[in-house]
Amino acid sequence: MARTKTKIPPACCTLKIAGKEQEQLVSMLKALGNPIRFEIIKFLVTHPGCITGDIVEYLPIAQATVSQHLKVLKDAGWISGVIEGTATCYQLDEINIEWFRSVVGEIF
Amino acid sequence: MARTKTKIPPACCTLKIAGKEQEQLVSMLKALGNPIRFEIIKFLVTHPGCITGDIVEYLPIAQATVSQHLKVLKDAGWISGVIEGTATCYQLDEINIEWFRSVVGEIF
DNA sequence: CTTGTTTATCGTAAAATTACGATAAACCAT
DNA sequence: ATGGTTTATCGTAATTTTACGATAAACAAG
Repeated sequence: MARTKTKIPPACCTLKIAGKEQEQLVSMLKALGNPIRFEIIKFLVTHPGCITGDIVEYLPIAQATVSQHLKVLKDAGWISGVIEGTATCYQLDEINIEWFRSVVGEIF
Repeated sequence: MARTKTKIPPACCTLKIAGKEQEQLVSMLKALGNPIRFEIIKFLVTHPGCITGDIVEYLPIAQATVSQHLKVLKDAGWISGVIEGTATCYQLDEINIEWFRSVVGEIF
């Protein structure tokens, strides 16, 4: 019974996204919306191709936790890892990042 | 003793943000990195100034939960609410959204 | 003043996230 | 082969998030 609809002004901006693309965007937002993971991305900007151990050295958290965060960032599409011998070299996934930036730029 | 530093290629992009601004950005990313809250923002784009009840009607979750999500979005700076009698009218916080968009645009 | 409407908050349960140590797998060097 | 590195994964504890019903506050209408 409650039907107190308010008058609807014109939209101030657009947000044309849905389905799989929206899921991907939300996943990237969620992954980056964590202080530690944001720091990892910051570190990777200035240290592209560095290995897990470098990030572990840099951060005040355990190696297992760093590895877990790297997995979240990888699954969300922020980074990619290349196995080099016993180490893994990480770098930003520039394709996905470009997509993220363009979507955010278009959307709001 | 472990010091396996890899050679550092030039940075592919910039990420000049720190301190309070970084906290604000991470907070906004985290808030939007949730499917329900993303839907709320989408709804507010096409229904600016609508009241809580409209959002509750639209979403498949309880009123208390919607109110909680609205609080998260408000605290993060995505929206603002104006009390109008017994109802609360919500709209996008265009200033903060513009800031978010420009920061994301500059950063990556 | 009483009744109905709207929304935020409280208390709480369930689920997800975050953190760690321990371990195993994969590789390199000797 | 053996021993030393590096990293992902497992198991698990602690914390945070998400969800709900119930309740209270604030207001409008009669």
